[in-house]
Amino acid sequence: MRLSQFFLPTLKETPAEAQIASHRLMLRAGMIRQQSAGIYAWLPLGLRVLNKVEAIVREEQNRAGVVEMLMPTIQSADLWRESGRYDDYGKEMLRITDRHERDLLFGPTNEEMITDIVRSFVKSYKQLPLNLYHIQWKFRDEVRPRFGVMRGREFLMKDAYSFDLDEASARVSYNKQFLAYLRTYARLGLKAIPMKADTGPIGGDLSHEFIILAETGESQVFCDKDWLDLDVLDKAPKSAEELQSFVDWATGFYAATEEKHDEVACPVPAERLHSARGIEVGHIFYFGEKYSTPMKATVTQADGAVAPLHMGSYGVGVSRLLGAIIEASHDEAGIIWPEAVAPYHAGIITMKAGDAASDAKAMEVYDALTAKGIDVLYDDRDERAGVKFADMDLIGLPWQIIIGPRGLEKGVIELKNRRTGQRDELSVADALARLGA
RNA sequence: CGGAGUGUAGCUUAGCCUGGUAAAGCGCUUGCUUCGGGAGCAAGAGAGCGGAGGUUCGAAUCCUCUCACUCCGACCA
Repeated sequence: MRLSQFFLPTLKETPAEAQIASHRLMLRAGMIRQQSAGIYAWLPLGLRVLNKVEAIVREEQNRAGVVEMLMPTIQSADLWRESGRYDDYGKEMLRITDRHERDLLFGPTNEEMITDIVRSFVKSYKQLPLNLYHIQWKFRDEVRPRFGVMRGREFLMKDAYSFDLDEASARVSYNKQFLAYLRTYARLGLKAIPMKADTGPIGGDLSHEFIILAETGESQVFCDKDWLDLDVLDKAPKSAEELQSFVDWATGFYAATEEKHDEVACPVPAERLHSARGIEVGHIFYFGEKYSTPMKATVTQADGAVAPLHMGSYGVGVSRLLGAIIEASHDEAGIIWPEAVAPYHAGIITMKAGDAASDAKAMEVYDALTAKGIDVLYDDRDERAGVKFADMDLIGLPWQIIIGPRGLEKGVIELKNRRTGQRDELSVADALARLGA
């Protein structure tokens, strides 16, 4: 993409409403624009990242054997009356009335709807287990939206639901998601730590929050330092037994949120205890028959008896993840995208506008990269070098290719790594090779 | 939902206390000079001060109502 033909409204000054780094940087980098409290338009650069994050979440769900579908944003209040949550949910639920005076709502989550769908088609234990997910916009009318996409009212969420015959089987579904979550965050370049979460009235050990560490996190968390060095991407359990031992292993390290942390009872010695701020980016939960019983989602078992389904739900805040990634990866100059989600792999800057040799070389590099399928953003604007550098640092592409008359005289161009700041003078061929072209 | 606060040009803000008919920087337009880390000079365009009502000879400034947004607290992917 040539920047002159793109739409990248970067801001030099920080809009007054932005308090935290990710919000400030997303606004300044021209990724989002607030349209109402907690509601954002996704501008082209932001959408590219959102799509990349979404794609990784989707790939890992698919890898775990979860099947994608898509449910509507608008739901009928009747389903929620069945589960009893229509009255319980409170003002967080955006309630809508249509022209026929029917009560509708903008879905804050989809347990009721998915339960309705499954109960109408699944009648036999032979159809289980069933694992479904969708990635859809949700709306929760938060009293106080803030921090940009980190706590918006409208947000994109991946929510998966598992249906099993019994708790033992549900545990396998749960474990699959547990692994998928760790894989997903690792691929996003995040260190996410599963922490035991409140299981509510169901009890048991099947609920975890996934928390990433970032200075501006909303809550204090504690974990075993050993967690910080783990690599989960090399783990590939094949059987249910291997999967269970993986989960046992992964949950064996100490990790607790502030509310659950007890300095005295903590099994990890102080020198190995890591304390940091955390942001919740996912939550998985087994809730058994909570919805299947009131909504009569039952199957016939092998012995002919009829029993309610055992369910679990698994959420990832996709849009929130963008904020979380930036919180975990930025500096004074701007965003530093992990390569897996960067809106473009590299950016090209020409130092001297109107210099024919530079422009020609830039196009040569641009074409070579594009031909190899590498996304590249070429800043071909008639701007001064400083402006281009500042914008390129701000939007945080992993690599910057700097082309100017001085270098060309020596037959080199510069390759700058956004994260390390390291700059190397290389021949075009070497630079392209470094970028994988 | 309780408490606090802010709405003035595209953005960041000054002006409001002590009413006299809107100011600056950035951005934008044009020209010239520049061009290796957010250029310089010059000339321009652009707001009637969130909205409605009121007080007054006169309101961005005072009063009332209303809307929006932000911050602190309780709550959440």
